[in-house]
Parts: sequence; structure tokens; C-alpha cells
Amino acid sequence: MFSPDGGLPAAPFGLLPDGGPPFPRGGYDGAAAQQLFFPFASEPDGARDAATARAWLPPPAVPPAKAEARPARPCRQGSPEPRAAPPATPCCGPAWAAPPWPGPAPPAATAVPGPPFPGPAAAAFPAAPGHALCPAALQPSSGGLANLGSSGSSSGAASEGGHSSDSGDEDAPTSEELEQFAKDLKHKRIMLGFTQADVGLALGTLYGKMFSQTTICRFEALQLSFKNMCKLKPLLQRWLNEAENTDNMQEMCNAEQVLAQARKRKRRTSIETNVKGTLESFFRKCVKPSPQEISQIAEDLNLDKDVVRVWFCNRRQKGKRLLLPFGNESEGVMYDMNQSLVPPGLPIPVTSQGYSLAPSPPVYMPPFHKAEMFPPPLQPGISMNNSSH
DNA sequence: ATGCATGAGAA
DNA sequence: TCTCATGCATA
Repeated sequence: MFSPDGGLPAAPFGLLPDGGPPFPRGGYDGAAAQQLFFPFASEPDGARDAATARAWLPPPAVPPAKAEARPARPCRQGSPEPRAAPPATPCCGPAWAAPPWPGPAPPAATAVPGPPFPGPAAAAFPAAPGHALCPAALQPSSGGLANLGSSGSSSGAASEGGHSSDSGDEDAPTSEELEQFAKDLKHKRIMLGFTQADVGLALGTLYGKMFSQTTICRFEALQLSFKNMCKLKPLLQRWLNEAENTDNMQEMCNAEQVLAQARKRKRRTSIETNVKGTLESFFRKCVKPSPQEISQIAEDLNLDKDVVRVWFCNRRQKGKRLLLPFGNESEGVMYDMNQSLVPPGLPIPVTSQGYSLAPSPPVYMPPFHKAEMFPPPLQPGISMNNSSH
């Protein structure tokens, strides 16, 4: 853990190249954390799980029933599928020696352990292989999940630390635990032959709240807020247990993608690299430009005002991920909305990539990580009086 | 794996 | 109007 006061650990803006977040290591007090991010890296042991990427299958035009939408997966489809014995866990040590779930809860293939997640989900669960997959998933906001994070009420779910006698003070796992869990999850998931998308889907059948591949991915990569991680952990923990003890797990993954989600979504804008660089430089000057400034920028860059606005929102969000996990005052320092992002007095240089170079990330960064990181070609002609800002 | 987008809820 | 959680779309 780093101390907020003791040298700011990381780049105030820790802007990391999008590729791999070199989170500074060290845990942080989860309890306090609210919307922060993990200071630690989810560093996948080298082998960047190519499987994951490879395995992800876009929602196939799912055939009515189950099966074969995913031949790529070793998932047991009728075949016993030897649960690949976890290879000498590379990084996680003796991972998964014991599932930390509360009760002995020996999840039987059919027996859905009385989950703390009520809701139709339960009903929808297996029992009826082949169908009944996702109706639950459709549920808008199944109550089940809702109280996971905060209320923590019933969901004994979380006593995960397993051993942690944890006082009633519930689930707040430590960052280390989360990190470890994320690793285990990923490792196990791969071992079992599931993709991130599968997991997200399964959560839908199991608990009525489906998640996207994106979310699972971010969870594994510790790219969610601490709070968010805490909320998701119990679910994933359960899924893992199920997956390891159920033979019909595939059922849960197959889901007849209820995704009729055909809501018209604005087509994703692709911002050119150089334009991004310019935005980045603006961002360094002012993380939260006023509407006028946004308009100005938009005009200058020939972008839609909303695109610029959203870009700044996302940029801030991204920045926070890399910030320190201290939601309080420190934020003011590191995230001065009125000034540049650099802590006063500290002439933090900015990398040629456009990211601030605070004294930290002891992480190796290739000279040219990504195109996106190239020096923001400040376009002449673009002006914004934020200088006075 | 991540960039851009959406929507709910908070401020 | 912003933050936060989340997801579609894409690299």
C-alpha cells in the first residue's frame, strides 16, 4: 500500500498506454476504497492467455438449442472432459486448493445451492438443460445482484476469504485477495475451457444478471473499481465453484443469447491518432473543460461536441483507474480539474507519448508501445483559452 | 483487450 | 452535468 502522503506513488495520471496497466504494486485498503482502482497489476504471467482472445466467439446466430456454437472449447460436451489438471500454476502458486465459499457447499451438478441470489435466476437455472437458459438473464435488474456490493446483507456469499473469520464486517476482501482471486479465476476458467463471454453468460443463468465479456475481462485484469470488484467477486466465485463441480456447466454458457438487444447505438466513432493526441494534450491542460471549451475543441478538431465530451469523460474515468486508490482529498491534488494534472510544483514531464511521467511505474514500457502514444501533434490553430485556466 | 457509448444515480 | 458501471464494437 502506498501512502497518500508519502510520495505519490504513481503518475498522477498514471496514464498508461492502453495496453498493459503497469499498476504499481501493493495493495490498498479495500475497505476505504470506493471508486478507485487497483494499484496492482494483473500481470498475466507472460503468456497472455491467447486462449481467451482466441476463444471468444461473437454471439453466433445461435441455433435454437445448445451445443455446438462453440466447438473451439474443450467444454465437456457429452464427453467427460478431463478437467485439465491445473498445471503447476505458474504464478498463482497452489491455486484453488480450496474454494473459499462459505458453506461446505458442495455444489452438485443439479443442486443449486440455495444462493444468496434469489430471483428467477434460480428458477431458470439448469434443471432443464437445453433451455431455460437465459430467461433470467433478461432480467433487467434482478434484485439478486443488487445487494451484493453494498448491502451485503444476506449474501453470506462473501465471506470468501474463506478462512477469514471476517467479522460481520463482511466481504470486503483485500486487494491482495482480489488480485489472487482474479488470477485464479482466469487460470481456472481457461483450464476448464471457458471463455470470458461464457462466464458472463453463465452468471446470467445462475444469478440472473448477465455480464459481458468486457466486464469479465476487466475483472480478470483488475480494471474495475475496487467496489465493483468486490461486488462481482462473489458471483464469480460461485460460478467457479459451479464450473468445477458441474457437468452441465456448458448449459449455462450456451444461453440462447437473449440478446435481442437491438437498441440502436451510436456508431462508434473512430478518432484518428493524431486527433487523439491533440485531445490528450488538451486533457493535460484541463481534464474537465467547460462546455464552451468542449465546443471549441470539437470545432477545432472537427468532431462532434458529444464525442469530445464523452472522450473527456472516458479519459477521466480511465485516468482514475490508474490513479491512486484514495478517494479523498488526494484526488484534489492529483486530479485538479482546473489545472493541469500535474501536482503543483511538480514539473512532471510528459512523455513523448503524451502520458505523464510521474516517478513511478517501474514497469517496462517499450519505446513505442502504441501508435496512440505518439506525441500529440499539437495542431496549430487549435486554441482554447484554458491557458488561463 | 480496449475505445467509445449509454444510462442510472448523485451532486 | 458528472461519475460510475457496464457493454457494443472494434483493433
